[in-house]
Order: sequence, then structure tokens, then C-alpha cells
Amino acid sequence: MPALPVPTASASAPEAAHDNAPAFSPLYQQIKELITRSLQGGEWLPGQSIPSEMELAARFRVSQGTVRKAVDELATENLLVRRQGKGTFVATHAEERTQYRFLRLMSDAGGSPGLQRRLIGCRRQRVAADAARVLGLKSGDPVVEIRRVLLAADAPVVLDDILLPGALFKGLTAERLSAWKGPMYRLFEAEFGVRMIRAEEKIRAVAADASQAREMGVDAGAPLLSVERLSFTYGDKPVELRRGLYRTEHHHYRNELN
Amino acid sequence: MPALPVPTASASAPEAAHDNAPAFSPLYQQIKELITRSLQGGEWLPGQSIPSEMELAARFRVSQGTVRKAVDELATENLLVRRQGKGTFVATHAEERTQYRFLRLMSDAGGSPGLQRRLIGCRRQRVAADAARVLGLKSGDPVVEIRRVLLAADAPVVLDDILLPGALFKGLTAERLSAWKGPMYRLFEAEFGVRMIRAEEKIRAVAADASQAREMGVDAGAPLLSVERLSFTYGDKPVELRRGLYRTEHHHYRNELN
DNA sequence: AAGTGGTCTAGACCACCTG
DNA sequence: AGGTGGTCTAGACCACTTA
Repeated sequence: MPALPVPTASASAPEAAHDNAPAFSPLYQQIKELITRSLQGGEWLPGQSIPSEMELAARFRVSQGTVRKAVDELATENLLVRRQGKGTFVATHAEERTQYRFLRLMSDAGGSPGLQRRLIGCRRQRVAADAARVLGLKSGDPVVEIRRVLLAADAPVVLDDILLPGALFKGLTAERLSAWKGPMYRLFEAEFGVRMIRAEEKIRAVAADASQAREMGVDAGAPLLSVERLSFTYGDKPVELRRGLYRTEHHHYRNELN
Repeated sequence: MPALPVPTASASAPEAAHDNAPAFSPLYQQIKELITRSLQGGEWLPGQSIPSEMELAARFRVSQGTVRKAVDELATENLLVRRQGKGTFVATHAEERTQYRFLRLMSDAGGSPGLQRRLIGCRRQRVAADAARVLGLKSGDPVVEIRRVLLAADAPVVLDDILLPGALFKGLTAERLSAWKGPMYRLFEAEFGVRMIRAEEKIRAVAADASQAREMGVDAGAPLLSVERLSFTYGDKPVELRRGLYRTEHHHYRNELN
């Protein structure tokens, strides 16, 4: 006898459903939505454990199996992490096996390419029209632009240009960035409460222009891999626009198709 | 009271497990394995329906819920497709929404880029050492090499070079390929019984050499996206090595990160 | 020993499809 | 009406972790 709006069409005023509403969802999807809202609202912070399945079942007045199905899906979406015998935890960009959950760059030799970071710049400015559109900002809104290079064995491999909404990242400065050890996305979630959930990438081959060539240590016109990433937080809200240029003589972008 | 080796460690000779065997798997994983073997053995062909959950439960002497969990996982791995009210079906590379399940190329305008095919060649030869290694062949084994161009609005966009083990693709000729309408992977599964399950891709930016430039209609040295794909069939057996070169002025490779 | 997630069962009812 | 997959429940037991 759940306290939530019941999932069956017959018991839920079907006669009021002749607008284009998506009809009622199953109970476990409603639970999923409620848990997601608690995550978004900060009730449980990254790295912390959430209540046990039995507690959640009592709280939502459903059976443990229903909670289980909701948590299962949130775990496959990488919002939660289950650990047998210990509990269920809010996923974090810390640890994440040596950092870099989103960076698909691999060394040709195999394995991930231990990278060093060199910050080029971090400044606030007004967003251009095209970037404003994809980030859901108004043209001219403040943004933070970060530029940096990633190096493998002192040779440049990645040139990143990162754009973040200024309203969400007040107080993000070059000093904060330089002082931070660990994944950049960990800094974002720990210090600014912005958690990157998923991202879309558009990949191209481009020719290096003069300034890119200089920073990457290649000739102008050399082929570079362009990776344009739009990252989303809870509720599919876009919060980062990033363009990476990769040297791929000794590295490659690895992908799996299912 | 399942007829299978029971899943619990206590009931399954734990004293024999001090070698490095992975211990016993849960029942639903054993069911998964049995279903996979039936798929591999051709008991149910692509597009056909498999027995209902109740029938499978009776056949394997387990509950419907256990079969359900096994089928669920096989469905998320794209080996099976569930259709409510109708049954569960063996996945196929036919239909697959306008073909192209593995081709991640998108038009910059948005949407998939209706492509025409032009076969350049299809011939049998001996495999080179490096290709033999990744395909699990002996150096000098026969392979089929297919070369083709994909065009959007009569302009070349993709140059494909495809290598297949000759032993699995007897009778594959340029004529067969030209006559075939529909996805190439559909031809493979329907005529040769080879179903592509998953693939790994290594992506790079490269400069076009003289002959590639000619076939792609670009200048020599122009940047092209190189997509090296290794495709696997049942049992993670590699069965295709493919190298695609993409023009990315008006198209891009789309990827999603979770 | 107690608490957590993981597996398995049995049974009920719902939603969808077909004859 | 009867079959299929989809959801939900209640209860049992197992495996892993911590104290």
C-alpha cells in the first residue's frame, strides 16, 4: 500500500489523462526519481553511503525488491555504487581508479598514460553566442575559461579549453586550480557542488593552426584529434563545454561498441 | 531444486577450490551461459523468438525470476530483444533502425547521414603478421579484404578497409557484396552465420597519403579520422579487423560517456 | 553476531499483443 | 480469451564486511 501515486493506470484517474502526459510510471521509476532528487539536493554527499535498502523501503512504503530495482538502475547509470556487505554509496570522481573516468585517451603501448598537468590560464569573461546556446546561457553571461596542457613524459599530448558557467563556479581561480591535487571533476563536486553525470562528445580530425601547433609542439597543419565535450549534471543540465586537441602519434582514443 | 550445479559455495565442493578457479557462479549466470550457447549453436536464429520465460524456467528447472534476470542481462548486452506481449527475440543486424548500429558517424547538421556505398574491391589473400595476431590467425592464413567508399551526396566521406578470416567467409565475393541490399553485418549473419556482438575502436587523427587523398577527394596531408575496429562474435572471438578513414569537415564521430 | 547487499523462489496482478 | 513480458510483493537464505 504505497504512499506514492500508485503506478497502475486503472487506479490513477485515467480519465484525466487525455492530455499528452506520459502516463504514470512504474513504482520503481518513481523511487528512482525520488532518490535522484535527494542526490541533487545534497541529502547524501559524494562518497557517503545512502540508507540501506530496508530503510529506503520503509521510507517509501514499498518492498525491498522495488527499491532494489531502482538502486540497480542508478548504479548502472553510475550515480550510485554498491558494495556488498558495506552499503550503497554516492558515486564520486575521487579515486575512480587513478582518476580520469571520462578521458578515453590510451597509450598505444596499452594502459592509461600517466599524465602531468600544466595550467596555461584561467580567466573570467563573457560567453560567445554559440557557446551560450549549448550551455543554456544568455549571450554575454559570465563564464570561466580554463586552458591547460596534459603531458606524457614532458611531451604535450592534450590541449584543453574548458568553459564553465560563471554563476556556478564563483571563486574558481588559477590559484585554486593549481593548488588542487587530483581530478578536476573531483574539485568541481567537492568545492562547487557540481557533479558531472554524463557527457556527449563530437570527434573530428583537424589541422593544427599556428598557435595550437606551438603549444602542442607540432608543425602547423599537422593532424590533431578534436574532441568536443558537453557535460551534464543532474536533470540533464549542461554545465561544461570542453574542447580537447589530442596528439595521436603515440596515443589513441579508445571506444567500445555494444 | 535445480538440475544445474548448484550455485552456493557450501554445497559445491569448496574443498576442491583451492586452485585459481573463479569459484561457482550464481544460477542466473549459468542460465545466461546456457542461453548464449544455444544462440551460438544456432538453436534460435537471428530475428526468431526464443521460448517464453516460463518454458525456459521449466527447461532449466529454475524459477521464472531467475530466467528473467539472465534474459535481462542478455538484452542489455544486445544479444536478445524483449517485446512486451510478443516474446523475446534473437537480436539481428537487419532493421536496426535504418541499419548502422556500429557506425557512429553523424552529420554536423544532426541526424544520421544517409550514405551510399561504392565497392572498390573484394579479394582473397594471405594475412600479414600484425593482422594475423589480432585476429587470432596464423601468419599467411587466407583472409578476405574488402575495400569500399561511403558517400554522402556523391562526396566521399568514409574509406573502409575490411579484413575477414577466409575460413569463416567462404564464397564471399565482390558479386555477392554488390548484389546485397542492406547492412553488411546482416549479410554476414544471414549468409555466413557470423554475428557481430561487440567491437573495440582505436581512433586517431592522421594525414592522408597520396592514394588515400585521391580516393577521398582531399589534398595529400589533409587530416582524416582513422577508426580502427576489431569486432567480436560469441565467446569474444575476434572476426573482423576494419580500418575506416573519415572526412570530418561536415561529419563527426559521436560518442556518449557515462 | 549483526548488518549490508546478492540470489532465489512463489505467487499475484498488470499491460500489451494476437487470434 | 489466452499468452507474453513487466511490475510488485514477501520471505528465505547466502556472501561479504565490520565489530
